[in-house]
Amino acid sequence: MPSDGVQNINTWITQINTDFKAAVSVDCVIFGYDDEALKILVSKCDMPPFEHEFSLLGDIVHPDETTDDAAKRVLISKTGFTDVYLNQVQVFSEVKRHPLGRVITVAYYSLIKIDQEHLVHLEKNDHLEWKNVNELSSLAFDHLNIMQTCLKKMQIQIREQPIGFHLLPQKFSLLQLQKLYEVILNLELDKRNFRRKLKSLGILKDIGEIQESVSHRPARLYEFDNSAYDKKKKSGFDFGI
Amino acid sequence: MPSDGVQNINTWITQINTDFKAAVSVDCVIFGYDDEALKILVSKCDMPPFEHEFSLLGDIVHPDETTDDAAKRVLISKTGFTDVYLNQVQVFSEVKRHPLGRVITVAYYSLIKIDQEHLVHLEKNDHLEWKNVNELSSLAFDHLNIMQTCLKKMQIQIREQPIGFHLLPQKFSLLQLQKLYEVILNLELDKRNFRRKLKSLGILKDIGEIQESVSHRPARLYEFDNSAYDKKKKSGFDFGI
DNA sequence: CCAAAAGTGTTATATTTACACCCATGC
DNA sequence: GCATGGGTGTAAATATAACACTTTTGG
Repeated sequence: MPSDGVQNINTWITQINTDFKAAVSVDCVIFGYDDEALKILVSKCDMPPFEHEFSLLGDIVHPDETTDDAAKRVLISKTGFTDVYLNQVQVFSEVKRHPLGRVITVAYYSLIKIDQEHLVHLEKNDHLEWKNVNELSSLAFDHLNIMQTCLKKMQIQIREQPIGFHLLPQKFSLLQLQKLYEVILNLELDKRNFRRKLKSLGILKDIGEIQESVSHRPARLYEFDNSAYDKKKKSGFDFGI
Repeated sequence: MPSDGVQNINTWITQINTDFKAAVSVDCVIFGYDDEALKILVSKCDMPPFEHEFSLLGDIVHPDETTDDAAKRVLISKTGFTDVYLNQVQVFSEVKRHPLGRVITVAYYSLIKIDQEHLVHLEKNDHLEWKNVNELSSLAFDHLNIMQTCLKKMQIQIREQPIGFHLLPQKFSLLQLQKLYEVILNLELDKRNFRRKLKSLGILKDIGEIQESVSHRPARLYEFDNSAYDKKKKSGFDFGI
């Protein structure tokens, strides 16, 4: 049925070019961790009616980039960091979610190492602020909902995949890693079982260094062993925290 | 900085209304199962340059609906079925993925029971066809890529959540269920261990019926016990196939 | 010598795996 | 009576969970 086909194409062309277009944005839930709490990076919102709220970091997707590109761009431009773990979570498309018109947004979460370099960069930008995840009760738009959805997804994924390392310094102790899981998953782990488990996974590299100038027995330092993980991933891998 | 804020808002208004709009579509990977193979429902494509290919079922997202709404609409209008399991997978947004312009698509997968009612409905529509997943080597647009991504996600989720039931008739035997997993995951399962596992999960209801007119000992029939599952879900649930 | 965190093994329990034969039905 | 799938239990191996004390460092 060629006429049917042409009909269909014309409808598509019309819809694609005018009627049914929407703005598409990305919003990033940027997680950081500081040995005490899980935090997210938020920005003072300057858009009515949310002038007194904070919002997630996001932007419109440009005509020449994918949504992944856009999310990376937001991260790099706002945090100055290029080595970030990014994960697409889901689309939020409630018709009236944005006061200025139809904006369909793609939510991402990102894990970054909060270190000195970051802090210098971030402190220059007084619109940005780290907030404890637990103390966040309100955000602009539907961003609280987005944040909660991303948090849940991250909590699930951190049990299945070795992504927690992205929140820690390059070198870390086993107790640091354990504390990270306890804070993020809100549970208590047995020290000996945790260590046995991690060592048996074979994705940690003992770098032969120890902590310096701590007022207790210094801990061994480890790094995440990416190549060992890549090998294991091929034959199936279960983190199982 | 109010001027900064106003600047920002004007930029947004411009971008949302003109410059940076895109068409947003949904594409559904509709899985069905017929005791032999995992299949997906595809449609003859009538859009150049893909006139001789099949494509996934999809449509533009309308101004008054969410992407979930749009996916449901596509499913109901194309398959006639309202009781379908739908799962958002991810966004595909390569700039040149669609020949008619920028179309950002949200991929869903769906699990449906292929039964008599469906078949009658579907046979009326000669644009639609069930294809074995294994025998699909080409689809229009980037739909093969979308299909493969959705298939992988479904294979992961069917191990973690009791969603396989959506592909089977309401009443099914344990061996039917086992075969389903074997076909979808491409592995062999031990009959006794599989049965022990499923029974221990406590999400099957023995409905006290047996198969009729089969030329061997008739099997007991079970249903998925939704209320039992809901209870278990609250206290954490691992399907663990 | 004290405070603080590092590091280390064993036992009990639960889970997973491997494996083979008899049963009920239709033809 | 035979072909077809239905249905069942046990033992070994593995994984998980619970639990307490000694060690090393800085001050």
